[in-house]
Amino acid sequence: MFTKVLIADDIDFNDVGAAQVLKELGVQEVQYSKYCDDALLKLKRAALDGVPFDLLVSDLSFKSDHQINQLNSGQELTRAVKSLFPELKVIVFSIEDRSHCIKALFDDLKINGYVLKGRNTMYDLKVAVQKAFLNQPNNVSAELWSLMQENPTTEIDAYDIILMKKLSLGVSQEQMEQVLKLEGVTPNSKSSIEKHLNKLKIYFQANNSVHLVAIAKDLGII
Amino acid sequence: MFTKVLIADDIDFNDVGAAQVLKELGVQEVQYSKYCDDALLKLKRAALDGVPFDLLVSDLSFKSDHQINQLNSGQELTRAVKSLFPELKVIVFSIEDRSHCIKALFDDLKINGYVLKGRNTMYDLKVAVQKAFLNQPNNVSAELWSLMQENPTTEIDAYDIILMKKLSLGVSQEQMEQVLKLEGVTPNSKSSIEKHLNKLKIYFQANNSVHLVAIAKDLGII
DNA sequence: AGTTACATTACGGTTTCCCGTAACCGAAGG
DNA sequence: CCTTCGGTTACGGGAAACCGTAATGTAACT
Repeated sequence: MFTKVLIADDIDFNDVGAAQVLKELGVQEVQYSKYCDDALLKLKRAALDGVPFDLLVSDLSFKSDHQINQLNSGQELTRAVKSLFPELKVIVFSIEDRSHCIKALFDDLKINGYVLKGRNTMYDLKVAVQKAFLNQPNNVSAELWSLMQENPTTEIDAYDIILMKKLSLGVSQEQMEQVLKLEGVTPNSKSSIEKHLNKLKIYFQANNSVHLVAIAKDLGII
Repeated sequence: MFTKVLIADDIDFNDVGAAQVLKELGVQEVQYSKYCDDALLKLKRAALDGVPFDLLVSDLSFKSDHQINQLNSGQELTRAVKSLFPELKVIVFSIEDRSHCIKALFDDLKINGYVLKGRNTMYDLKVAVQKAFLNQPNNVSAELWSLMQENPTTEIDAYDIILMKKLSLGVSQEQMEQVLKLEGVTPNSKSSIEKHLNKLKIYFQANNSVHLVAIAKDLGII
């Protein structure tokens, strides 16, 4: 089993539960970080001292407070960690249940497991740690796996998200053309913008732009 | 100190932390519910059996799963609980940090304390339970209290919220007149609707309706 | 009754959005 | 070389939103 594990989560309550699970699994040493930067620092320090961690369990969202942090999300932390210590296993641990977000974690960041915070976290985390240790794939709970198989938002690309994001920030379709040109985003003609938004309205069954943005916000896309 | 406490939270991890805090405070008996309906049932049963709970610690958001529940949020649970057992103390326990949401809990639902899930949950919960037991007011952490003092939404009334809600559901301003008349909401002329929306746009510094709805959604007003 | 103050309606003009149609352009393939 | 196809761009007409101004209604006070 892993011998030295770091838990990164800004909600202190979770430490207690995670610690209990890891202890049951026979992990020798468990440390905690409430901030991403602090987590990275601890990992670096341990590596320098010749006593590296062999597993990171990290949340995704970290609330910002008075402390100023370079890294502000589990994604950023994982990216940094994986580039510095490619051999370090990472399990992500969050309430995020949107399949495309989780898929991106596996595909882009090469994480070694995902645990959905919910009613079976204790059990799921236990299984995930064991699977990660044994290098077993498909390291998500069954219910989540089925969710990831459906691909509801595959047809929505980065461009669409930019459009909706700008709309939600008050950019009119008139201004959109100028804004996109300024930022070098293409396509940027009024016509294309209208076409893409129209596609999105059909896709999400929105009556108009206001409705579309409201839906996108509800889905957490923007 | 309280003798019998129920914790309602769909994330099992939190139970461990909460249990530890309550134990430190000398609470005799702690029970858990992962569903709102189950929580209400436990409270009713205990009251019937003559051994009622004297504190409920509840989360706000409960994820839905295969189980079909009547109550699906901490708000609904609290409302039901307070009407059945007005004397039962309730502490809400959530990551929700929008001031008007928390304010509404105190004002409308008469909760006895609010704990923000974050980096000091263990301490905050401890203090909140003690304060609730001693009937002390202002039962929120200092940082949250300052947030609640700003009153950004006092001039926004129920009518405004209806308007924005309908907008976000895809009702056009054209249709709005008919819809409001159907529902007996007044004023309901195109002109008044425009005027009110205009006031809201100025108030929230929104460029247009899309922007307005996005802002309202961010603030949790709709 | 008359006046004032305020909110709701009514109406018209301008801008923006919406939704067609059509032209353009580059890539893939016969 | 030409055709097809997917996507971008261009333009125009009708609908909706936006933003004035003016009329009407209503409640309070003199």
